[in-house]
Amino acid sequence: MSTAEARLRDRIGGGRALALIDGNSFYCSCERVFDAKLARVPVIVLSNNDGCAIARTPEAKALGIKMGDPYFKIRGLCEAQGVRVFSSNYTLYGDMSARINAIYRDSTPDVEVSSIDESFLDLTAFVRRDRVALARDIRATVRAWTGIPTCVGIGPTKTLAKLANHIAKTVPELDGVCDLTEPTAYEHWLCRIHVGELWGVGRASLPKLEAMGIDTVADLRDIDPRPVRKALTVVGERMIHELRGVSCLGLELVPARRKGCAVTRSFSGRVTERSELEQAVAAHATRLGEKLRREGLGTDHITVFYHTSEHDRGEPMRSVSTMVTLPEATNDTLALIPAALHGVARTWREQGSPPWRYSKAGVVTVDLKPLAASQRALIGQLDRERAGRLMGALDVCNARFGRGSVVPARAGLAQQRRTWTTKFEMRTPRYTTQVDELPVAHA
DNA sequence: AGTGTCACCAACCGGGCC
DNA sequence: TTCCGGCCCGGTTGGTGA
Repeated sequence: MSTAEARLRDRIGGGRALALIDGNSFYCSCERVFDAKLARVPVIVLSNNDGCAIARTPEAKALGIKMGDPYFKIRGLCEAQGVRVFSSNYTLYGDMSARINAIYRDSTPDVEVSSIDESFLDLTAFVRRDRVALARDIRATVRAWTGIPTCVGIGPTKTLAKLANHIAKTVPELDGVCDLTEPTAYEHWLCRIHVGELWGVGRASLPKLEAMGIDTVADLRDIDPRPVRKALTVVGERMIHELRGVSCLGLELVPARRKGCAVTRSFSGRVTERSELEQAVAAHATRLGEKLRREGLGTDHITVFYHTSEHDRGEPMRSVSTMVTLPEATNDTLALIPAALHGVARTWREQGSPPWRYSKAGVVTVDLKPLAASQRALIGQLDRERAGRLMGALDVCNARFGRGSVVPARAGLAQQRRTWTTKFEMRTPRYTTQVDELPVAHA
C-alpha cells in the first residue's frame, strides 16, 4: 500500500483510537493474586455448580484443557497433572474488576466497562506515540497495584481494538500491546489472522464465511458486503465496515439502563419433587427482587422456566416456560415469589415412572421499567410504601450479614437445601470484600 | 452422578388492524 | 362481504461473547 493510501485509511478511521484492555485468564489471575504458590502452575476456574472450565492459565491450556470442558471429564487429567482447580468466586472477581477500572479512569474518564474483565478506553486525544506509551503504563500500574496481568489492543474501531487485543495476547514479542491505528501494523496483521478469531464470528458464522472463500480477516475486509449481510445479517456487514475503519459501534460511557434481568441456575443434582422445584424458583425470585431493587427497576411480568437436561439421553424430556403477569410493575420479593410459584402451579405435571428429572430452573424478565415512573394499576394496586420499607430492611440485613441471611421461608431454609442448591466446593475466600475472610499475613 | 450464566441483538412469524 | 398488502406488535428463536 502506498503512503497516500495509508494516509487515506488513517483518515477513514477518523483519527479515532480506542483501546481494549482485558485481564489475562482473568479469574485465574484473581486466584493467583492471593496465593503465590499458584504462579506458573496450571490453574482453572469452574463455572457455577462446578460444571465446566471457564478460565484457564496458559499452563492449563497447554495441557489441552478447553474452554467449556466439563469438569467431570477432565478431573483425572487435573489430578494427574497437578492442575489447581477453583469454583468461581464472583464476589472476588467483581471487586478486582472495580479496582482495575478505577485505575483506567485515572488516565481518561472515557471508559466503557464492557464486561467483568474488559474495558474500552477512548485514547483519541493522545497522539499515536503517546498511546502506546500510555498503554504500557496502564498495564504496569494494574500489574503493580492489583497483581493482574493485562493486554491492550488499540484500533480505530471497537472491532479493530478487539482484534489488536487478540494479537497482543498471542504474539509474545509485542509485550502485551498491539496498535492497529499504525498503518504498517494494520496491513501486516489483518492478512495473518484467521477470520474465526474475529469478535462476532462464532461457531455458526464461521462455516458460512469459509464457504464464501473467506480465510483471513483481510479477506473479510475486502469482500463485497452484500452476500455477507445476506448470510450473517447486518451484524456481518457492520463487521466489514468496522474492519475498514468505519465505526459502527459507539463507545457507551454511560451504561444503558438494563432491559432485562435473569436469575437461572442448574441444580447440583436432579430435582423430581415439586416442593424442591418451588424452593428453587422462590429463591431465584428472591434474588431477582434484590437485583431489581438495587437499580430501582420493576417488572409487571416474569417468565418462569424449568427443564430436564439435554445430556440425560434416553430419559423423559420436558421443558416448561410460562409467563406470569403481575397487576403492576414491582420489585417486591413478596409479590414476585407468589407470581413465580403460580408459574410452577400452572405447569407442574404429576410425575410418572420414570419421572422427569429436572436439571435447571430460572426466573426471567424483559421490559424492565424504572419504578418511580411506572404506570400504577387501577385494580390490584400493591402497597409500595409498606413493601418498600420491608424490602429495604431485608436488603440491609443481607448486606450486613451476607446474602441469604434473611430470606422468605418459601425460598428454603439452609438445612432443606440439598438437591437443588448450586455447588461451589472449591471456592476461595472473598478476600477483598468480607472482613472475616481477609487474607492473614504471618510475620 | 455430573456439561454455566447472563445480556443483548436481529430475524422471523403470526395476529390484529386498516 | 372477502381478500390482500403493509405495518406494528409481541413473542420466539438463534447467535454471540465472556
